[in-house]
Amino acid sequence: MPPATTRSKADPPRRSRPQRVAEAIKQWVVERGLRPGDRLPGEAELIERFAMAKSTIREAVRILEAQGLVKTRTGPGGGVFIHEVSEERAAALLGNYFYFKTLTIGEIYELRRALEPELGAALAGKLAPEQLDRLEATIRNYESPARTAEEERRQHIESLRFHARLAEMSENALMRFLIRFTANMLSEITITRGLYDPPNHELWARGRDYQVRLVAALRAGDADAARDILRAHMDTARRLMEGQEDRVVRRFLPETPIF
Amino acid sequence: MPPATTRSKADPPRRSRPQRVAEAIKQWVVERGLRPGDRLPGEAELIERFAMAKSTIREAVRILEAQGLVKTRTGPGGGVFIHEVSEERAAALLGNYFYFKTLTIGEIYELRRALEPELGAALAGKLAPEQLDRLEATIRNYESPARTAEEERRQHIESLRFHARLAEMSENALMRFLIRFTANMLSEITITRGLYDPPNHELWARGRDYQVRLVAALRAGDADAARDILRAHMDTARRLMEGQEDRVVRRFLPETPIF
DNA sequence: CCCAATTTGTTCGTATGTATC
DNA sequence: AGATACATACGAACAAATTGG
Repeated sequence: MPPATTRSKADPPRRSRPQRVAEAIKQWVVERGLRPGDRLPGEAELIERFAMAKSTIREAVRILEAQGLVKTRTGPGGGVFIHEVSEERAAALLGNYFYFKTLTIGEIYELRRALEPELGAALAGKLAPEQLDRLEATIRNYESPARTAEEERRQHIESLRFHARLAEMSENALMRFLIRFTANMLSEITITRGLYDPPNHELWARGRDYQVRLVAALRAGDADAARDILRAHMDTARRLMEGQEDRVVRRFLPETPIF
Repeated sequence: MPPATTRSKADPPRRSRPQRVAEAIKQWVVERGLRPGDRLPGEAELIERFAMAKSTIREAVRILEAQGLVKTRTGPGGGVFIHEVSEERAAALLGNYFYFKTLTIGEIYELRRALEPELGAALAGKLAPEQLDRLEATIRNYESPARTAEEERRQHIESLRFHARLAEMSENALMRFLIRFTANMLSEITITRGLYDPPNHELWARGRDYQVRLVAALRAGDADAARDILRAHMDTARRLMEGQEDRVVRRFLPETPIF
């Protein structure tokens, strides 16, 4: 770890000390190639190394913790530990970016329409029977038409979960994250607004039909068919949303997402 | 703002106090519909409201600051202010998610190949002449073949900047962010690894040719042509990268990105 | 079950830095 | 320049959580 940075008057600190300490620790992690689970020096040692007060060091650790990069534990054997940023945390942080941005449902669907067909094409013929079975099991959760608004809501979300599960099977971490992010975002909207109301059974049934056919195409290893089905599915769903109010709900994503 | 949360023994605090304070402030922002620039209560008042020590409150503010949600200013009229999360901050935070994930260049290109053609199609015929001119000006930055590795590097990045600028013109905030994120990620890799070396002038020249044709298609309002050109462009670029080592560099994205 | 050691978590008082008027 | 209002930083003491004997 680098020695304590003695501040000179000629070099005014743009950032606060905790921020600079946090940066230094990050750099230190990179240099040493620290991995998740590795322990950072404890508060006491950091205080000594950086020659700063306890509160300052603690704020620095909080910064890293807020970004999901470390976790702290009390007690013997405790300390500050490198932590892999969780998908939930990453999604929540990215969600903050859009909080003031009036992201619309149409924009989310534009992304899904670009991504999911390619996901389907990439997965065709690559999935194990158990994986395909699991997808079909998900579909079965909304086989029969909903009778209440509450059930409609549940089925709506369950249907989004299908896409999240499909994405989970991708080998592309970026693709996986983004499709799950969008599905989760739409679930949030489904809950906080009444996206399931009015019901619109017919269009929703067609959505389920697309998913059934998609699994068949995936099983058959027909990439082109999978792509076409998901394109049509996304187009239909987008149209379904067309009547909905366009502005997305103002809400910070919770740390515990739906999926 | 809610009154100070008196902790009961039946309700054990999973999260630390600063974390809970940060959550409470976020919720408070949502409830009151606070906007960027709005001032939160100062430290003194927060201490009183939450009945917690100064350091605790400060750590809470640091958490929000690390997430990019607030900024603080000292002096009279200073305090804690709501802040719209910047694109740079969001990109850096999302980048952290992939730090331990061994994201490959191929995965990034898979995403670009899905997104950028749709971006092009959506922008065809929608851009003002000045915007199109600006794109052409960017291309002119790497018109002549590079003579040194340094120049090759610069041109490589400039070429990525073209895509970032194109994305900037999208009305879809999500699309805008993601394309710029991937372009920025590739720029990082270009710099930290020697992606421009060996040169491979021929393939790179073809890339520039695609961009020239793209601008023409955008000007003509030919969405299908724009989509096709970008598909071919991405395929070519992906192939160009095929020989490259697959693992992406281990590095935290700096707060100040290339673009 | 309790006790002791270890490590983070929290408090409070004081002092310093910084921007505004 | 000086007064004011605010965040920033320090340090010492104490509290809480966890582990092991």
